[in-house]
Amino acid sequence: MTGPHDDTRARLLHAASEVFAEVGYQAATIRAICARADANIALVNYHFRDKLGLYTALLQRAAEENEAQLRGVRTAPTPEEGLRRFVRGMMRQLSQRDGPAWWAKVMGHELVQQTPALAAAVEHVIARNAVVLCETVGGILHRPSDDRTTRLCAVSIIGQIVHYVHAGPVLGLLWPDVQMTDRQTVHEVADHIIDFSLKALRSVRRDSHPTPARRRLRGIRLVQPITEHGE
Amino acid sequence: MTGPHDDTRARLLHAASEVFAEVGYQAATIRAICARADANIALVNYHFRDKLGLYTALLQRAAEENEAQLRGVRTAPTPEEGLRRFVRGMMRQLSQRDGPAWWAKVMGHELVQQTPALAAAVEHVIARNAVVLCETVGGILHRPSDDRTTRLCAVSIIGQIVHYVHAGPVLGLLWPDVQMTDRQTVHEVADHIIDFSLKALRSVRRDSHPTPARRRLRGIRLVQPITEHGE
DNA sequence: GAACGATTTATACGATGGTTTAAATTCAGC
DNA sequence: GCTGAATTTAAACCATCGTATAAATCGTTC
Repeated sequence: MTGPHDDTRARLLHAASEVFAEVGYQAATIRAICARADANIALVNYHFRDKLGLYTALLQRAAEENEAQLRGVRTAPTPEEGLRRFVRGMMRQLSQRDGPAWWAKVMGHELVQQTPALAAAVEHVIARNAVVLCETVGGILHRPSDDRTTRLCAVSIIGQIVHYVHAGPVLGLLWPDVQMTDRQTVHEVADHIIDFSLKALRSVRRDSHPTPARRRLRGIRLVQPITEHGE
Repeated sequence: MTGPHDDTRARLLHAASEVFAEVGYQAATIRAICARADANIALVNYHFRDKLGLYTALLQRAAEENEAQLRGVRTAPTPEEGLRRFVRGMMRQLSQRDGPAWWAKVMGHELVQQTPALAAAVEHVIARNAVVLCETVGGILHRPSDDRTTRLCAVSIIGQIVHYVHAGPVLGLLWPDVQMTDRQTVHEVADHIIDFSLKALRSVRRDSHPTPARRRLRGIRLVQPITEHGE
């Protein structure tokens, strides 16, 4: 580390993050990465054992940043604010092409076609996000975080985020006014996902906790987490 | 067509549908397809010009079935029923491993990493689904189908569907009680997506069409869109 | 400036995958 | 049973990709 020619290593990581994000692990070629990094093909072997080493190096770095992101979500004053942070953080990570947090795009590729050896590492990051999101969603729903409905809702939210980013290019072709490369649009989409999901979650909460009190006194703030398995 | 050895062609199509659905276009190898079809490697070249020809043959067949599916959606008595049919139809197609309507899985792969030559054909099918879904969602929201909010909501719905299927294997690992291979679970998930989405859509409609009549009748249902950026 | 380790380069090896070719086989019609 | 077209097979070609190797270059230290 911190050697004189360390920028080669950095250049490789940077180029790799772009290429992996663009085409996924399998389709990414070492030659393409090295070409973009203006580096010799053998340098991947020298700095990182092999293609998998390069990938895991990126994954580890990304996992740390993601963990920082999740800390912000957990320390949010309310679950709803936590959800906002989660969505915005995720979208921000996803929308910057060469940004450090390229992991989510690649994660998408992994979801589609897992590369065996990576499964463990990738799933760890996914699991972390799932746990935190379930806690947040559970907080909004007044349900335990391992509740089935909670989990289904959490996947619905992640699904929106992932798909908006994955389908980004295609969406841009369908509706030229929805270009996911546009920073403004990304914010708009993030706000939409938050709005859409919160509306659904609040409605789910109302349905599963039909406290008569609320029906009668609509001013009351109904936060008691009593009925565990409502419907 | 209808030749004596036509079943070879059929076997190849069947095997290809499975392999493509499992690993996507790029990662699918002709050798793997032929092995599964118990056919010689050169038969792909004989019956379908090349790998792309095999793929497009499948895609065309799938597009027709998808069109039939969409007809059912458009002829639904109400937009909400149309949405139900759309989600259930999509999920049904997606959850059957070797079924004829393998297209959606592959479409997911295409969304993630487009294979250049296919873009046109694939996008046509995607566009068709998008149009019909936007009509349906627009009907629910009382908004035009080319409205920005309508489109965003439509993508939110498709995103849930696609992601539930894509992430299926990973979900099974995270939460063993959510196995997407289980027919029962698929139905449950479909119902959840319908429920989640309808709840959100109804709430969106309320926010954008605050008819005073409803407010008065139901008793000042705290739904006014004031708390947009609440806490 | 000689020496030595770190880094980079050019090149090649082995494996895999898409595609092609020519021979072999099958099958209908006579 | 023979013929000719359709179909299937075995084998090979060519490109690409991951990886490895040995030489060349660079930078630091003495």
